[in-house]
Amino acid sequence: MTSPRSRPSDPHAAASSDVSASSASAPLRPAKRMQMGDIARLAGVSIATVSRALSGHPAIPAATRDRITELARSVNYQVNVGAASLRKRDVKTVAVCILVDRLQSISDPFILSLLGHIADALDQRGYALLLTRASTEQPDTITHMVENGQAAGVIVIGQFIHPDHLNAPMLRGVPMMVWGAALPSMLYPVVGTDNELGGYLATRHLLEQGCQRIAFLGEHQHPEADLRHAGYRRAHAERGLMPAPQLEINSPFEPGHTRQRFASWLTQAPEFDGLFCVSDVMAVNAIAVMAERGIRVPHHVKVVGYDDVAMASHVHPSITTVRQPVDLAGFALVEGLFAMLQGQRPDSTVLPTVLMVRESSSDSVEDGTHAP
Amino acid sequence: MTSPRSRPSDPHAAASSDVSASSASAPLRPAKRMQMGDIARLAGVSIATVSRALSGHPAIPAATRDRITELARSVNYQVNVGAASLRKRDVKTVAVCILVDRLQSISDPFILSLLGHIADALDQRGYALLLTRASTEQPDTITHMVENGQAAGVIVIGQFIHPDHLNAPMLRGVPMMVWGAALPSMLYPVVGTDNELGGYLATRHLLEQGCQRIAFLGEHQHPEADLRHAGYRRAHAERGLMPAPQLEINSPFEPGHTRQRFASWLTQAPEFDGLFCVSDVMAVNAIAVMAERGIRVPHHVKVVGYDDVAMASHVHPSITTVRQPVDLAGFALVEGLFAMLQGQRPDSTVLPTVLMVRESSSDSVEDGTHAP
DNA sequence: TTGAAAGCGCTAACAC
DNA sequence: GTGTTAGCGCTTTCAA
Repeated sequence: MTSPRSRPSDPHAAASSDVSASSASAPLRPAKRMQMGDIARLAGVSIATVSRALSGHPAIPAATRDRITELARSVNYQVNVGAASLRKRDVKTVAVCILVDRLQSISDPFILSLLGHIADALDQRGYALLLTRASTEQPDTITHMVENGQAAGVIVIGQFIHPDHLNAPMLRGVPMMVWGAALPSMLYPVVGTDNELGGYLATRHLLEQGCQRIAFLGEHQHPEADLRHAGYRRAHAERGLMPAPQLEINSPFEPGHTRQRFASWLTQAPEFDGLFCVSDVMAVNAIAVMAERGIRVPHHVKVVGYDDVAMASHVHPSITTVRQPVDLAGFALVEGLFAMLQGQRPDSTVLPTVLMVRESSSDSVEDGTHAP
Repeated sequence: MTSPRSRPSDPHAAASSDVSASSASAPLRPAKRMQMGDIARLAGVSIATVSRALSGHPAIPAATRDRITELARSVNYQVNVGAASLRKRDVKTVAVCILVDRLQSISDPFILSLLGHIADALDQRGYALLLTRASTEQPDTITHMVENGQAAGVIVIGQFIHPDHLNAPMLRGVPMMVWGAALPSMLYPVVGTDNELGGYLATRHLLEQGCQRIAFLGEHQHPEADLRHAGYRRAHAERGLMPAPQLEINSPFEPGHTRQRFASWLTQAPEFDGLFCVSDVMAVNAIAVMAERGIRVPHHVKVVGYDDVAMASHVHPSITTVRQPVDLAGFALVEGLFAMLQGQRPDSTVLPTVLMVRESSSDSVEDGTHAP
């Protein structure tokens, strides 16, 4: 290929994405694809024998099996999975569908983390991962991936404001598992943490730290956030308290919105000395907004986040947060889906929730774990 | 977890506490899958006509086309893409392969962001996205996805320490595009930013801010990081300076390592008043480590990161960084891949690089763009 | 304009 | 053990 292109003298003018302009150098060789018949001919056996040898059929003696396997590898032959799936009527692919409510792009690192662990679990089972998105406007993607044969089942990440939207695929017989909060109206199995407990632990911790007026930053309409809010109320109620409505800041998950809402709330905010955010990303944003106004964390306000994404322990001050065990989650989602694929009806799973106490909520505590 | 039959083998079984959903409620119906023959029978036409109608073949009059389309939708029929691909010998799927050098899990938010934009561009083209990973031990994944017919081409994110590993798939005729640095030895087209320029802009900015001793935090073996380091040297050289070797901290991208290396470097560090990190995640970590030791940013040390991930502008202090236009990148990668699929030989693309000046590098500057 | 028929690349009875 | 054969669900000549 040509050597790396010369640098644009002015980087701004260099929106030079004219990729399609192809240099007519070495023609990309068509790469004639091998197929089973070729291997059969080369090995002097029938196609059926090659198929059996390559799939380790017991009837084929080890000697020929090895010979054929070796031959196949030497010519870079790979069985066409599409054709095999068609014939076997069995797709070794799972769709992972990320729900986006307002067509915003995925951005929360928590999602990537969960996705990574799902990928691990799927890999381990020999399944491929088809990544898709769905919005409230196009909720059918989930169903389609299975009905058009691209995937055997679907793992859904995130929930719509109205979780019932997800009942439809389930009713149509789509094998699916959902990450999120378990609500009574759901027909599908979910894997998640105990959000109410998480909210409770976070809030109780703040109360124990001496906070008197704890604000809540999150979106009520969102099922998980709402449960965390319930935990927030319970922790208060347990002490005979009731948080003032003015302390509740209703904000969607997107960072941009969070900053704006929180900043404008601050201008007319009642006094507060604690803040519980329904995600770490929100917490980071809130802390930054406060810092700009001279409000110091944890000195003036103690903060607790949610998720325990990597960032939470990497920023300064490090963020006290409610941990969601993303590794177990990925595993449980995949296990559950395979159970469904075998016709079972897996239960929903509630994963353990732990409060990670860090700097943002206490002036002198080392990073560590605090069990409920 | 009390399911009778389907207890997912939870590695930390004791940890799983509660179960909240139903067990034998909704009967998971087998969901007899429709196929084209069924639609044909229902519509009183042949399979061929259904196929043509559904794919908008011009020979079919609009009336019958609509009738069949409507019928298909009313019974939730979806064309089996696997079978269609097989027949058409044309897979509408692209594999996105994330390279992991040390089998670590993906974690940098930059990756997720890029992935999201690739997904957008692919969606728009009507292609599905197969997510895969490859490590130095298993670099063949890239080739396999195409050779076994699962994907038409591959987009590779990240580069190995030895980018030449990626030449093999290219030589085998695998259509592929790579995100990363363009090096002379590469046979494949890449999309990336001008890393040398980025490093230069970052360092020059620090010098302009009055920094005298600027440390470099990054991994030399990594192609992109190394180019940024070259820019770092050039900015110095331009002023007749040469950074002391002790100011170079060689650290892999993983946050854990970064903290450790940087912290131990700090204990015996020479004086420094500037720090250029090859990623924003590293910058955030470094700032936190310094904060723990009472080193304030930007007061004592001015910091510049790289990537401009969302977090960079959300933390406090917000991070001055070199922006990588992830939206253009996703687009260019996909465009380039499609060019290859059409037998063209796209050039490598260098995307514009801009320095985003924020709080971490100047005591009193508002968030904004600073042209080079 | 529509239908019949021949495969796409592979697997699995069912023979031998 | 191995080969023959009949499809998997669809698209597309080719004929009508």
